[in-house]
Amino acid sequence: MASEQPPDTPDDPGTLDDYADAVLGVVERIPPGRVLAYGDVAELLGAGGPRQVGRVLARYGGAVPWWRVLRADGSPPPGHEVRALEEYRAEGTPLRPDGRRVDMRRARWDGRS
DNA sequence: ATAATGACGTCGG
DNA sequence: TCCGACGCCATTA
Repeated sequence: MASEQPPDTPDDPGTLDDYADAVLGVVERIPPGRVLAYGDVAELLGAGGPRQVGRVLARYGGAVPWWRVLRADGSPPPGHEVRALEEYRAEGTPLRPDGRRVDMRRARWDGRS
């Protein structure tokens, strides 16, 4: 287009930032029954940190299986525990005996389908 | 430019 | 096992 928009497109729902796009791309690649920690996604991307990944999912996670990304200790995203646990049960994600957290040791996705 | 914030991570008590 | 403090990193006030 002839007229570029000014460099201030803070949030354009149609055009995500490269970083956000990359994060969502990885999340969509996570197979059912597997999970990744926020920090794992950041390392796979080789950029940013866990908090940045969390920010992206908080804002644009609605279009991807966000429940497959959770805390390093296996705790689902705050405020979405119930919904996430339901998905884990449905996908057969390895849960800990307590049934409240994911068994990261077994459920962590190695990066290959 | 400095301070506060957040879907985090790790360590210590 | 649960809770709090500190460190990280980019964004926002």
